Amino acid sequence: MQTKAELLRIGQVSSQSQLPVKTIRFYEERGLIQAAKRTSGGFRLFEPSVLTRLSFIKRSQALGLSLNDIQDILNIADDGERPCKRVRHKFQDKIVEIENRIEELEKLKTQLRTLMAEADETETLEAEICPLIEHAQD
Amino acid sequence: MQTKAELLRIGQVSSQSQLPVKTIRFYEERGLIQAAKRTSGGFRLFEPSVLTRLSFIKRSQALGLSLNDIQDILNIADDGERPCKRVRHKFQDKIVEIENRIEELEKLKTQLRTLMAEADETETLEAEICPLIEHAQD
DNA sequence: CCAAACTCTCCTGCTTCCGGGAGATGTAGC
DNA sequence: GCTACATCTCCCGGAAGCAGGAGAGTTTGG
Repeated sequence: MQTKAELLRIGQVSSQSQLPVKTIRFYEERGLIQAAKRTSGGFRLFEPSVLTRLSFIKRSQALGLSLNDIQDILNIADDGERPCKRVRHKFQDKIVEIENRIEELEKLKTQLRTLMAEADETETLEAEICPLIEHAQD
Repeated sequence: MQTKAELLRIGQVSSQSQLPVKTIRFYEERGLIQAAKRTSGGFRLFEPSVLTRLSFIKRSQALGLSLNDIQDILNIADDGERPCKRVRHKFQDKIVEIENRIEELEKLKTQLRTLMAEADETETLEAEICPLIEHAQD
């Protein structure tokens, strides 16, 4: 008698996707996913395909894409187009971003190390809060 | 006639420190700096030493410390102690953090590159949103 | 004494991604 | 019908670091 047994309530989606209920509602509100319909009482009913979508979102996030990035991609996919070209671009951009960030971090690390090494051989002047920091050149 | 000419108003502090007025008020509210007193009209009056403190804060931020980190350090300094030992610890922690972050980012980069390379030789299956992402192993 | 410039407090917003309730219903099993 | 549990819609907060603006008061030079 369960002609529509394939529809899932939010709790089931939550446990099957390993995402908090709050997150699922939040994604719906942001337009990342959509509930197929509601019960007469107002409960959300999702098609099982939402699970694919959610895991797609999860994986994309793990790859460093923001929800905005992901939304762009899903919108394209929803238009029936393969978003791969777009994804490729996003990836390229992300790679550049990542490389820049790594470079910055390397600089920072070097600076911190240098400061610590230098402090060992520097006289501590009275007027300063902490020479370790104040001696940083730039 | 200016027995207390050494005190600075917020605008002067702003222009001399190159920090927005808003930021200075914000720092005061957070307890990072302190106004020496107020005029009868309520204007903040700062001692010039606040400039040293602000540049210390700036430099620390540039080194990747958060305002919380900085506050900890300043609190120690305000107790009359040299915070260098603490700073050293913070630096050590930061270095580890930075290294971890770099490692993560390197992984991510590799993953993105791998995905893009693999996608070139993979058949596109119909059921997926974008094989480029879905084929990521973890 | 007046105008211009300065400063005050308080409130909202931004960005990202939700988490934690409150208070009210809905649903399912017995 | 009752009970336990699931879900609903709001609304607030938080982490970081401020920015913008309203509306009112202060200071300074001439």
